Amino acid sequence: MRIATWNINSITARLPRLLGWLESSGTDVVCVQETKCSDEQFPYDELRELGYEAAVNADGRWNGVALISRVGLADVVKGLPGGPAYEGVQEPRAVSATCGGKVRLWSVYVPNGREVGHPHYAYKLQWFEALRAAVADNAAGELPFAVLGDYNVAPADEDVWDLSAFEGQTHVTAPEREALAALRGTGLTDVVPRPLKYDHPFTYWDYRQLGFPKNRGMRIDLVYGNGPFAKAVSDAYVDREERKGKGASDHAPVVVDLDV
DNA sequence: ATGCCGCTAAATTAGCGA
Repeated sequence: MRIATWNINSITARLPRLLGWLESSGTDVVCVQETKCSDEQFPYDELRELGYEAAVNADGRWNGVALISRVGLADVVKGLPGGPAYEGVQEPRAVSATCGGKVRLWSVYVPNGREVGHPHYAYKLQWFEALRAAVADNAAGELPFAVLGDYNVAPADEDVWDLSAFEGQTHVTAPEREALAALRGTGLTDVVPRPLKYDHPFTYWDYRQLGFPKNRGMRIDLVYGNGPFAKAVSDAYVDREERKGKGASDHAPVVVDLDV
């Protein structure tokens, strides 16, 4: 089974590339983030024509996540149980399902945090704690299980192109990295993908200032899997080809092959 | 060539992203 996670930065704007990539890559299940659409706007019909169904948690202009599968989706849960609200709103940042009857997957879009000390930063840390609590049982279970998505945290210093550019910024702070460590503490391991070029598997490159051609990237799209999941991984890589050209997202897909 | 920000909703710009 080939699964993937991809922050597509609007499923509406990205639809031609998403459909083409699903066909060319042969992906069975893709976890997407930042759909930036309402449920009514979600392209169910176009995906169905390619044989995919979708579990969607989306409410409009911001955020939005989905699981898109051609091997079946069961026991769908929309949202993060026990998750915090931001300015009174439960934002659509998580959806989970059992895929192909063989693996349970979450697609998550962790809050950005904006600035250290901003209310959004506290919200980000609260969201991580709720995620940790919500996945603990599945992480410790026997069914292959993984949380995939845009974590908005670079786990280690080498996961950003230049640490000095991030001094005092979100995505690299100790509390954010401690939140990742706490999540791993439930029994999850970081499935690090291969880079297809250069020496580090960045997954995001800013649109501005030639970020991609200069390889000024970050590794913030992560696959955290439990033991049975990690044992089933036969390959993992960043499909940087999909970051190229007109109409690309600023994130590339992370692809994981599983023997399940 | 990988190429100098892109997306959305509601404007004729603002909010957001990391």
